Amino acid sequence: MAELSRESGVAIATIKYYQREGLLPPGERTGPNQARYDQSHVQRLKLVRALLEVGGLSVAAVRDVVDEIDERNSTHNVLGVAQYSLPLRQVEVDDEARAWAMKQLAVVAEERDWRLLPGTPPTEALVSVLCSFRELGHARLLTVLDRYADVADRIAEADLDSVAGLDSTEAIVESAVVGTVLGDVLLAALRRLAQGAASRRRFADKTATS
Amino acid sequence: MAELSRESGVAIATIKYYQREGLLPPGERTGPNQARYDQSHVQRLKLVRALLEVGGLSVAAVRDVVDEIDERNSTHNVLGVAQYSLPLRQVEVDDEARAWAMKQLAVVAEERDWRLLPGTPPTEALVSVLCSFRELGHARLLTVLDRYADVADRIAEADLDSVAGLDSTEAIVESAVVGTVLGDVLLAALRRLAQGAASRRRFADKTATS
DNA sequence: CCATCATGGATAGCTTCACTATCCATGATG
DNA sequence: CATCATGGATAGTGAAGCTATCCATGATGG
Repeated sequence: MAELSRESGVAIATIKYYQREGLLPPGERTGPNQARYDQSHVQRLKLVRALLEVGGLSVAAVRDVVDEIDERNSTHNVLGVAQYSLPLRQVEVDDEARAWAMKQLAVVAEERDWRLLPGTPPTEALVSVLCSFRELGHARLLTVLDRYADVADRIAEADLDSVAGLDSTEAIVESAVVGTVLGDVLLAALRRLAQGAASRRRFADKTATS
Repeated sequence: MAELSRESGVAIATIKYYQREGLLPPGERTGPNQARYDQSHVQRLKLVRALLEVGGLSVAAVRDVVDEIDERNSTHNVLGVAQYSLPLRQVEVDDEARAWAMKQLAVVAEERDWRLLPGTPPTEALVSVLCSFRELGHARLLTVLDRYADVADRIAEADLDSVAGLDSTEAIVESAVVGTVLGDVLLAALRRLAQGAASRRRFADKTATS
């Protein structure tokens, strides 16, 4: 275990905590007070740290994700993990606002064959965001919805391409999870850079210090 | 203040807390122990709640953002707020990995005229994500980088279009902030839906329950 | 063979964050 | 004039994510 700690840079007490929380499977027991950890434990620990630190997931969310990875053994619906076990921000809204938001979403979802299921994290997150736009008096931001939906389709294609061709189901699922969680962060950061560049282009702002 | 609380659904104690933390300006004083709050306070409070609950920002990040909104009075570089005062996840990496990541990024940044400044949040977040991909043995996910960069450009154009034409600088800046923060959430949720649809298309999976 | 030391397991403590509750002096209000 | 809400300060709460301590056991070295 000391080695596992050294290899991963995670404190021993923290590793024990992760085991208690079910983020990390127990080592292979070699005696009542001895256990061996192999490369798969190192890999899992790295995954956990990446999801926590880079992906910003909570410990509970990481537990859900790794549980899903472990018990998922059919190839079908690999991205379902990402769909339903990954948390997205949501907030409660009143019925009128909700109905309005669902109507906006139904339009973009229908022409793309998306399944807009009420109660699922992505749908609820979308409702939250749209209602916030409206509530804040920035309904103008809704104009981006259709274009965002277009790029979302392109992103999803890229995501599937990136995991297509992997052999083991486990590898596909893990890759899909990493790609989904860290992909959100990746995209947000790229968007910032692109915004900066676009802003500069558009305003031809010589004085920009950023 | 009771009215402000009722109107916004935020507890009085919480409003006081936000004032202490500088998220909300004090009311216009009408006496030593009386203050008046107007519509701008209601609006600001809604903004704060949206950034906290839907956007997932910390109280400290929201303070930075509203400070930026308030003291920003030139039109130039409005999206700079989003660029530099918004937090993105980052993690420390060793020099070798960092150099490798920067090289990958330099390629995509250069052909798009993006400014890849070391030390800035977007750049550091990108380095973190790329290093995680590599560290986790999912370097294959790097193939998405170029396509993600393309869509980031398109998103940025949509973002600028959505705030173009607003008259007051304050409105532009606030809209840009809201659009950036909630836009991240919006995009992540749309991506999930698109992934589900793409996954279904590609695997023609009749048994999918999701 | 015996002293030492790391290990696994359990439990309690720590720090930060985002609130929440209490107290108090003041002054508005019926 | 009695009451009650307000603004301000301070302390307390609960969750989250570690971190530290303790203990019995058994591996390890001289």
